[in-house]
Amino acid sequence: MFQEVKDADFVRGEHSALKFWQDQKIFQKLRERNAGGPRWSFLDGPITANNPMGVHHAWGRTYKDTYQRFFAMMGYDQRYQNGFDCQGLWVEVEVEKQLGLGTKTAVNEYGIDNFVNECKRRVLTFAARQTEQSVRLGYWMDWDDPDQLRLLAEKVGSDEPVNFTAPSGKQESAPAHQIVERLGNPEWGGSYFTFSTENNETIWTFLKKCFTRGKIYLGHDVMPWSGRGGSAYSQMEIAEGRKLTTHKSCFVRFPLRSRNVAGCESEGVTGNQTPSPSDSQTPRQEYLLVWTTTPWTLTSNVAAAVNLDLDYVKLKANRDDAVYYFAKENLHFKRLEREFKEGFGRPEWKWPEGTPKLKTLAQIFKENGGFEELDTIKGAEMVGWEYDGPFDDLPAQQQPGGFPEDENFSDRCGTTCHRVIDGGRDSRGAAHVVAGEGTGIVHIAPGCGDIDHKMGAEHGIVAIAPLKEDGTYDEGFGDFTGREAISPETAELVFEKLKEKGLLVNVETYPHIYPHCWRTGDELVFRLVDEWFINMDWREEIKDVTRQIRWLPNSIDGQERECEWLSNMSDWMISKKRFWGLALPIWVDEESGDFEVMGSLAELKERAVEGWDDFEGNTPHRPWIDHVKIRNEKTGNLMTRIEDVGNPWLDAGIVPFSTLSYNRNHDEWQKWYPADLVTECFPGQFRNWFYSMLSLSTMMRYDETDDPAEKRPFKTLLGHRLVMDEKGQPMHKSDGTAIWFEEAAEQLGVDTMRWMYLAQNPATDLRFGTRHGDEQVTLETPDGPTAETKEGVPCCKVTSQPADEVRRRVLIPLWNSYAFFVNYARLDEFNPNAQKIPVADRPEIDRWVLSNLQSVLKVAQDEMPNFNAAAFCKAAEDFLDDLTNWYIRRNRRRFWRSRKVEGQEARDEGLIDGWDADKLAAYQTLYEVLVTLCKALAPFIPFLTERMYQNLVGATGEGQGASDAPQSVHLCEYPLPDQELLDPTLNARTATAQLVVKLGHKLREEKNLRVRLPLAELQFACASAEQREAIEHLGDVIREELNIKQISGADNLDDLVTYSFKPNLKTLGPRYGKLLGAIRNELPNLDGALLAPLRSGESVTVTLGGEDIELGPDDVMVSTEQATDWSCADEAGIQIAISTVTTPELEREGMARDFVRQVQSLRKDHDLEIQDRITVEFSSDDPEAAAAISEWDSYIREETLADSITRIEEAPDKVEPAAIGGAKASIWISRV
RNA sequence: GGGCGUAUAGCUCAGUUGGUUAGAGCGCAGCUCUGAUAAAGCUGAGGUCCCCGGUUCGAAUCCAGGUACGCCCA
Repeated sequence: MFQEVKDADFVRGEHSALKFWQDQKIFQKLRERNAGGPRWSFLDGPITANNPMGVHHAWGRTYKDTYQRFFAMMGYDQRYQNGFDCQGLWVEVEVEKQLGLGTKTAVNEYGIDNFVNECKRRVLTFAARQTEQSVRLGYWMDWDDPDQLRLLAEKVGSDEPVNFTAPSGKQESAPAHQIVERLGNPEWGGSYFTFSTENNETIWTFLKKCFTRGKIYLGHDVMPWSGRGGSAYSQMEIAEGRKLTTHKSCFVRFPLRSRNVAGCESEGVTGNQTPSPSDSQTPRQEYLLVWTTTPWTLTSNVAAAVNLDLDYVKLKANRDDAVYYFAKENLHFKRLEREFKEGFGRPEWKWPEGTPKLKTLAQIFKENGGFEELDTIKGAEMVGWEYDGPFDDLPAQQQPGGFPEDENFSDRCGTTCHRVIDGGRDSRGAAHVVAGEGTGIVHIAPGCGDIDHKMGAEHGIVAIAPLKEDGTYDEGFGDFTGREAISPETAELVFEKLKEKGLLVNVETYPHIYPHCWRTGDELVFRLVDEWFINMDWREEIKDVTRQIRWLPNSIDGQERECEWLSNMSDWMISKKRFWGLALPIWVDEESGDFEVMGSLAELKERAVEGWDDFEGNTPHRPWIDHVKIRNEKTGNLMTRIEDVGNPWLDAGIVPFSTLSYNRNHDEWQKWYPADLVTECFPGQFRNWFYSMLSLSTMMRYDETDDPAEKRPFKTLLGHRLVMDEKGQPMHKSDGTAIWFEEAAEQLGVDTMRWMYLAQNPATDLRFGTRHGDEQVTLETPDGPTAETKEGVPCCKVTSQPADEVRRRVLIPLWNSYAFFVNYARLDEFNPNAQKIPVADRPEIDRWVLSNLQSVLKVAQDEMPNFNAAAFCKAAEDFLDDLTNWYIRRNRRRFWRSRKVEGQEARDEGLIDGWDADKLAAYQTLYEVLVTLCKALAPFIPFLTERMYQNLVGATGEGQGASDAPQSVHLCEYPLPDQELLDPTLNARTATAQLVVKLGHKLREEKNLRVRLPLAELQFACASAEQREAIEHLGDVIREELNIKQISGADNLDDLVTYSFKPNLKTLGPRYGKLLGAIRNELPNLDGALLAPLRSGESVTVTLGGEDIELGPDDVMVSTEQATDWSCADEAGIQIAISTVTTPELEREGMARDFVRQVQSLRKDHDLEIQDRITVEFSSDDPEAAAAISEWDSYIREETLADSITRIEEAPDKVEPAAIGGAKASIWISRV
């Protein structure tokens, strides 16, 4: 017996489904069932275990779950391993905040070991959190017990043994860190963690292969650096540390070489002479005028950059007749004028008090004796000019190859590189050098700046890097050596020296936004640092592999994008001067510069000459691994590991090897490699995860196969775009627009969200919804009401139009169909296990709906293996519409009809188990449709389908003997299309009838003839015999739907309509070319009679555009145009005409139906039960209405279960008159 | 600056090999149906298919140029 179905209550239902799965171990049973079956290999991209999940994470995870569930129902064995991304700066930053540490020194004082343990702890904590959230999403994975993860988090750093139970049930007792490093191993199961020793060690395998091929090298990069903190900073940290400050900035002049004389060689300097542009008799020194806010970098100046297109003024200063070049615009440019008035963009960033307004360059020159403009030239003309640097006397400037020395540039040094270069453009096409704040000539110090370094590399000029780790000048910088770069005294020393050399033009106090250490508040500097790189000159190998992969969705052209990146990318910088991450297995002999890469811990142990005992028993992380030293076999020197940690994309890129036991169990690895599917949010991943997987796989396999297809880590990649807010804007954690997973899950429902994600085109952004930060809500969860997340963020109201639409268009109709079935089946005590009526014996509409269902199942088989869930969703939505608005609506009466027909003895052969065969067929058909639909939709909306299945099948399975039914919908096999039930003609036939009904409704609408008013006749004519047959066959249906008394076919509707003729350009165009214009104009005006034969399939010859044209039936399109007393419409070759003439008889019948409608509405208002009987009373002034009601008395009573209908003179006051045809009547009812 | 992509109704998007009257959903307006009700159906209004050339009998579609936006790169 079915349980009564009430409101859907989606969210509460999801919690009960979750409990059911957990209690009954459904997922475990599914895995056991499929074990040993054919394999389908999914590879999960690790999620950063650093924060709780938001709705943007749930899109990809829904894909992952849905495809896994689909292939599981298809019988495939799978791994179900989730991954957590654990190492890297993002974790360090959060942990530093948490601990209040801001500098390298502070971390060192805190202890690297304590710090690293804290990182592990944070990762484990959020892994537990994300596990719980994923479970709520219905994401079936081999999850660790969140409580076990939290236990490990708590115990990390302590040596006391922890009793740990793995997902597989295996137990282990060991110190927490020794368990943590083995999480996700094949014996234990559970998620993989990229901090595992297996993962780190497999990266060592990769790096060893790179080393063996000679691809690892030591290079340089310029990084934001804190001297006191002694560490480099990321872009992310810099964004947090921007502050308004003032610096002493200065204008400096660089003397141009070989341009010290302008005009002629004559001598005689007279300062007060008034030269004219044409009369330049004076030898004058020419200068580039440059400006900087970081005077300390002038020691390292190597070049000067200009903008090629900019106008530069040539200006003479009267004081010393010096000639300056700088951007023309800058002469009168009012620097920081707006900032002086309005501040720097934030309320707290006001112009600093006591700082004078800046002068224009014109003003500065005027105050120093006046100036004269001589000429204007383009920046392009200046390129190549050489000049003397301001500090060419420093040894560092003179050292060949720059400072530190670069062997590739030993033919040049700082002083020999001084020249004007093209400043170039940035990634957005904006010029690096612009007029405005500076002088349009930018001093370039490749050892001190990010862009400078890139420009330097581009122009082949050396870098001079002045700073040591502590932020002070290195040896080789004369009086500067040992001074701190950011100290104001250093700037003063620079000014002093410049003044001595006569190069200082002006000094001023300049306020600006400058990067600071977000924790200590110290100013940052840019510093050239050693970094380790992989030479990517084997990029073609990777591209070959990339081409073996299918990239979805097609419209994104992912393969092209990935190949483009591979073509353009530079060498891969794999090192990072941090604490928490992969220990790069590079050991260096400081003395000789030799380095070696260890390929495994075993190799390291064999080579270790020192420190192994200190390391053993710990994870291969800093600080423990740093103890181990090896010996350089060439020199005999000790080799020390570099302190750097690895780029975290190495961690994620090795996953196709590490998680599949590449190093430990090659056979097992081969079973699952390459993965069938990888799916991820794509915009950034082409150069992150996809890139790292492709690179690492190509290198890992280079010595094993030459076939690029065998190197590929995955066969198909499914990318999807981003989750945005309702307006298409990105959602941010910082401004409270980001929606936390629980907020959405408990307010919108997870099935709803899943359908949103799955029905979305993955190539476009998903506009999810809106978080109302000012409206806090309390979420109802099984654990009780929740007003904030576990992190203390208040829960806010979330609204989503797309979610509302999904619920309205998909979930509610599905639920209503199910509720309709179940609630009538209960009344009728329908037994789904009763003898089946053969489908062939069921009414056509039953066969139609079953056939349609097979089409949906076929879409699943066609599209799901192509990872096109959206196509299936569309098909399912269409089917649902047919099911509710055609099948169920049309068949309602079959379910209401009393179970046993009168006089059954006489019709015994028509009864089955005492049931009317037609009614039983309806029940059986709808039951089959609903159960099949449940299974077909189970991977998509696992909660709702489970609830339906439990009632439809589960209850009967246990209670009524069909015990072979699987316990859960998710243990069912995915339904395959049954060819026997698939009947395309049936589908087409019904579609035709639906089309006629639609056309009929349209005509009624146009003529303002309500459907309750019966009409006399509908005539139709069709282009094809199939259509005609369909309409005749379903004539009763059409009559009922349209409320039309008679429906009749005709060869043509010539008597009812007139025709219009239009040329078929597609056929005539190629034949008549230019004549087409005339044909188009004249054909519609021809006498219809001339063209009439076309309608019976004959050709005609007519004169058009002065030529005889032969027109075949295909050359002319005929359409219906007008009618009298009839209203006509045509579509897809079907013409229909309905009689628009009404008669008093028809009017009266229409009135009766209006009356019924009103009574039904009253019944509903009175909350009557379906079977309650009533009496009806009415009053009306209209004799026609009264006559109609009396004429149709028995019909009305039957339809409304009324015992009597009585006309009364006066209606009670409160009764509102209702429209009955053109008349009014007041109606009221009472229950008997 | 180079490369790629996009531009269609108020919004979000479809639009096959060039073909006649450019579609869907949402929103809006009106109507209808309804004993599944957190319903549904129909109709309507709403379009310079970004602009300008070209190819063609014919261009939203193909080509060239431009504009705007997005992404990628140095």
